[in-house]
Amino acid sequence: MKISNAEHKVMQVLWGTKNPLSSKEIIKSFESSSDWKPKTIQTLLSRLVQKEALGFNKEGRNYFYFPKVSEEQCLEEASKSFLEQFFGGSLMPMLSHFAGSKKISKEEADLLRKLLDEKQS
Amino acid sequence: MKISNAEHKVMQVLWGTKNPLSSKEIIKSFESSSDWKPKTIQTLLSRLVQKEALGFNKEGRNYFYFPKVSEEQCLEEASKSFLEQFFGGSLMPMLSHFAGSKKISKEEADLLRKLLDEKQS
DNA sequence: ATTCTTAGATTACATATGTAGTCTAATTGG
DNA sequence: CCAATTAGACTACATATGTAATCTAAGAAT
Repeated sequence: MKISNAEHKVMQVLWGTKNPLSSKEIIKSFESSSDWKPKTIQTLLSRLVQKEALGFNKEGRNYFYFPKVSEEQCLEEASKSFLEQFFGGSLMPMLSHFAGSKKISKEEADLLRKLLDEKQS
Repeated sequence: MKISNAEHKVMQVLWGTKNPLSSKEIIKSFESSSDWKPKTIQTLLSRLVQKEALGFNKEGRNYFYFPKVSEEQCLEEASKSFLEQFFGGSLMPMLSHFAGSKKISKEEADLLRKLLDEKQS
């Protein structure tokens, strides 16, 4: 199922550190970076479990969560729908659009070409 | 404001043909490509007007719609939030990710490099 | 002029999402 | 052992979104 924006931020914690993590640890990791109340984060955790994006192990009355989908899988899906919406579903037009964009500096263009060269050989 | 998925499809009609277009014409343009009922499309049109993504001219009791935001602006916003969600907000990591992806064939990599070469000079 | 048709306005309703509060049972501190 | 805390379950509620039906007034057909 589709993961929402807020849910995605929770997933990133699980993808980004060691896991499994207790909800307490997850909540703590948001203390500085957001003003979500603990209950909000718990709701997001439950929804992610429902969506089977997270699993958990019980220990007493505490749950330790771990990802059941990888960041890569998630990116896969999100980019698919982004590409479909804006670029007819194909990658190349999107890459052309952004590679040609003014936002890419010469240095970055260099880097990208290098990357493509490696692919070539 | 944010344009939803369904709404975006309507915008594409307005961006893609001449405009302004009457709702009848817009509805007709979806006949083959979707199974939306006419009322559904009219709802989407109204919402897009509320969101100021579309404007219209009245002629009698008929409205003729035209875009008030460009596809480019829209893409701009959508890619911004996509990038923020998955690539820390910057373009290069995203381009590197996809340029390095297996989904890019050698020919496509060539094309891209050419594009970047042009930029270089 | 009267009726039929229909465009747009208004209303509807289910699911998703952001954001949390309340309830209940287990755990922990004393 | 009893009281205070609290984790997770359940409930809440506003806004967004997909998907349309109904209502109302204006234009079309006769």
